[in-house]
Amino acid sequence: MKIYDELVARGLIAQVTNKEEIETMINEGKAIFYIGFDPTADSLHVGHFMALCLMKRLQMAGNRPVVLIGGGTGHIGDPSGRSDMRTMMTTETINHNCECFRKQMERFIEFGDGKAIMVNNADWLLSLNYIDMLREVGACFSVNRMLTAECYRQRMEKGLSFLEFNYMIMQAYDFYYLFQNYGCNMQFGGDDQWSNMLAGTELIRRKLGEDAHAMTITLLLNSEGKKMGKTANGAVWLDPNKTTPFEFYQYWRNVGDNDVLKCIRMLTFLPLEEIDKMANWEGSQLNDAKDILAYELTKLVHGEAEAEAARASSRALFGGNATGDIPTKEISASVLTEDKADILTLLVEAELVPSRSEARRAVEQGGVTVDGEKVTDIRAAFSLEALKTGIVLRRGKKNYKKVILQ
RNA sequence: GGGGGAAUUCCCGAGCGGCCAAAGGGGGCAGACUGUAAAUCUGUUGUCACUGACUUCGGUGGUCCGAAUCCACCUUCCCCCA
Repeated sequence: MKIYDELVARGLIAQVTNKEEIETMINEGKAIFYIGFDPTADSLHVGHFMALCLMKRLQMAGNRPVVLIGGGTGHIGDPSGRSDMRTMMTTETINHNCECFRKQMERFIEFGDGKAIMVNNADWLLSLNYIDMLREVGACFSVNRMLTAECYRQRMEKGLSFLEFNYMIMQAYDFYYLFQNYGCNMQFGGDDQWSNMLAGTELIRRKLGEDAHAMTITLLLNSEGKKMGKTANGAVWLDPNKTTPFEFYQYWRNVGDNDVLKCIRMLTFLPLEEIDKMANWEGSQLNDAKDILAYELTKLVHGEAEAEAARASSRALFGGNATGDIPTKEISASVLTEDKADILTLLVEAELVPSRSEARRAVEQGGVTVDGEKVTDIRAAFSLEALKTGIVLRRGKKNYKKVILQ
C-alpha cells in the first residue's frame, strides 16, 4: 500500500490543496515538507505527537521532514482555535521551550545528513525590518480576505489584537522562506492551521509564481467532538516528569469505547490488517483494544521498558491485588505525631488529595482504602512499624500511592 | 478623543446593606451500577484545629454597628460614536 493511501485509510488526512499532485509527490518520496511547532510550553503534548507520527510515516516513505520550531512566531501567538488572547511569553521562556522541544523531538525523528532538518524561525523572523516586510509581503495580503478566514471569525466577538492578526502573515512568510531556502514544497499541520497554510501557498504563488502544497491532519477529537489529549489538569504531556508513563498509559487505557479504534488507527504503527481485525470487537472485548492502544503509545513515547512497567502496574492494580510496581512516595518522620500518622495527613503527603479538606471528604464518602481495607474514620492512624514496611493508599478507583517511611 | 457597560469561587452565571462561603448550570471528585468505558442515579465541590473559626467576590481607600452589594479613585476588558 502506498503511503498516501495508508494515510487516507488511517483517517489522518483532513484537507489537501491538490490531491493528485500531493499523492504522487509523497508516494515517490519527493516531498520536502515542514510542520511548525510553536513553543507554547516546555514539553510537547499529545497533539504534537500526531504530527510527529505523520512526519515519521512520511520519512519512512522517503520524504524529507523539516521541523520548524516557532521561536519567532512564539513571540506572537497563534489565535487559531482560541477564544481569547494567549499570554505573551518572554524571550527567555520561548528559548527554553524551544530547547525542550528539540530534545524531545530527537527521540522520534532522525536528523542529520539527508535526513530530517530542524530550523527555528527566530533566525529569520526576528531580524525582519518592519517597513521592508510590509512592502515585501504585506502588499500581497488582503485584509478583507483574511478577516473571512475561519481562524479569525471566531475571534470577531471577543476581540483580536493586531499582534495576533499578524500571525498568519508570519506563518505564510515561513513557508515562503523555507520554499526558497530549503526547497520545501509542502506544509503539514493540524486542521485548525488550514487558513494559515493556505496563506503560505498563496504568498509563494504571488511572489514567485510557483505552486506549493498544503495538507492538514485530522484533529484528534473524541466522539463528543472535544479535542483529545486534555485532562482536567491540562494536557497529556510527553515529558515523563510532567505526565508519568503510568498516567500516560492510563489516559489511553481509559478512552471511550467509540474512540479506541480511531485512536489505534491514527496513532499507532500497527499494520492496518491487524487493526481491521479489531474493527468488529465490541463490549468488554474493547478493553483488549484499549490495552493495545495504551501499550503501543506508551512504547512509542517512553520506550518498551516503561510500557511494560506501566502495563504491569495497571494490571496489578485493577486486577485486584495491589502489589505491583506502583508509584511510591517517601515520607519523612516529621509528619508523625507520637509515632503515628493519621489518614488525612497521609493522603495529603502522598499527594492523592490537594488539601486536608479534600482528604476528609474522600474518607467520609467512603472513597479511601488502605491496603485494601476501607477507611471511614477520619481519625484513623497508622503506626510507625506499618509505615516502615509501606502501605498502599487508594483514593477512588484509579488513584494509588504506596507510602513508605524513609 | 467622547459616551455607555462590565469585572463574583475551576468555567459560565445569579446575587435586596445583615438570613452570603455566596443561587443555578458546566466541569471536577467520591459512592451505586459496570468492563479501569459510556449512560444513569446519589452525595460532594474555599481553607483549617470542621456542629466552630478564618480568608474570598478586579485593586486601593472610605461610609456604616455591619459591604460582593453604597461612595471615591485606580486597573483591565467590552460596546457605541470619531
